[in-house]
Amino acid sequence: MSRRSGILEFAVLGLLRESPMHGYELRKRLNTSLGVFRAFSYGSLYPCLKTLVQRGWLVEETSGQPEAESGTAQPAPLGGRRARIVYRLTAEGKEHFEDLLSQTGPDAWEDEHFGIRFAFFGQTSRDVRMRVLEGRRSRLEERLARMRASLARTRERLDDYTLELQRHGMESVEREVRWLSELIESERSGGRRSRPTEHESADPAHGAPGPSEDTDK
Amino acid sequence: MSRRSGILEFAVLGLLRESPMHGYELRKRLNTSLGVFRAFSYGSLYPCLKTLVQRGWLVEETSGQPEAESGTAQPAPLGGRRARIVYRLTAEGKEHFEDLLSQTGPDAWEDEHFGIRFAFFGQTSRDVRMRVLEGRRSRLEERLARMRASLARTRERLDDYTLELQRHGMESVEREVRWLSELIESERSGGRRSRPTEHESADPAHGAPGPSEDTDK
DNA sequence: GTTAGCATGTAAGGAGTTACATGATTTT
DNA sequence: AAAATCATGTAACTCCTTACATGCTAAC
Repeated sequence: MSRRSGILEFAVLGLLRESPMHGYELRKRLNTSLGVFRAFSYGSLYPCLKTLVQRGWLVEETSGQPEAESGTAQPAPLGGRRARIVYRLTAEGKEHFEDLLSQTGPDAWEDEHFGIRFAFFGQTSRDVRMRVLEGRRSRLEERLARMRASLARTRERLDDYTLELQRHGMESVEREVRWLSELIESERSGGRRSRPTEHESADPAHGAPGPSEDTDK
Repeated sequence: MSRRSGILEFAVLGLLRESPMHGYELRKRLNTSLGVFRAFSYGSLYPCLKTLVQRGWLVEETSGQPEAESGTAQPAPLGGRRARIVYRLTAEGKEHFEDLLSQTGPDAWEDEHFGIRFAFFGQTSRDVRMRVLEGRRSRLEERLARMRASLARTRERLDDYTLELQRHGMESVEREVRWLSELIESERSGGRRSRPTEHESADPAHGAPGPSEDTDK
């Protein structure tokens, strides 16, 4: 029970790996650095932090003030700002996160997970990065094939708007495939390339967040 | 209570408006015509159908065979294929769906709803279409502005991959904005992508899409 | 004669949201 | 002194999925 996949959990561990933080700050980071995609609410964040503590991946540190010289450790931070609970990644937590980072199962390139995986590519080994990028690409290519097939079958019967929606959807996926191909190429040839900086012109652009999910099971 | 948003419900009513269908077929249509986005499972579809029947928006028709001349109506369709339950939209259901179609609240242009709304644009009046398209566009423009602001603030501190992710995300949104602009232009000038025809007096008097929620509060 | 696809469901649960509740601190 | 924003949490609920359970019919 409790497979706890949760992209929130992953993101929290990843952010705390960089530095300890309290909930409120964490939430803001989730919605800027990573949160291009999703905005998480406190209603999910705080409970998540609790369970991570229970599993020993995080520890709470009730810090009244940064430089509290007073002997009394946790209970009464009377004097500083409201007792903020700072969460710090434990050694086990770090280990666990690295396990997660190294996983290359199909989950890693599903719509919901791919973004967050990519966001932590800086912490990910090259071969894992490659597998994830390639996995995602072939995922999207499959999807594209299905879309084309289905479109070919039903084209006549669809009205203009439905057609336009399909067309736009496919274009978005095609774009993302091209983007992935560029990234893969760039990884293959040694990485860290300074991208062809903005010329504001015909840059071979990239994909859209094609609304999610697959057709069939 | 019971805000009953549910994009599934909307999609089911919309598809059944075209013609009656049984669950299995419905599910397939959801995953081809509309389902570029999402694949719904039977586990949500069948219960949804049930509740729609309870509300009087659908009626079940247990049809053993198309031309069952036999007097016994429902109970025993022994002879045809397995008793498929065909769902038909009632007058009330139709009315309800048209109510939904005419709604132009912020929900209509949220990520999850916009796709399905667009898919039924063929059934939607022009002014509603315009409001939804413009609402969506200004939604995305807000988002873009926030992304740019946040990027400007944090650019230095982000690693290459995070940066690339942000860049790609923004580009996708920009693309969708352009797409919407084209559609809006095309709607304004009389529709069906033929010719540019007359534009009416440039009055942007649309029910202004207010600054709506996303990241922070 | 067995696999593949048609067809309908239910129970449990996952992953998150909203609304509520509370209070401190900073800015206006 | 009011408003914004910082900060933490809980309970109820939503919407959907997975896994299970069942059985028929068509094709190989």
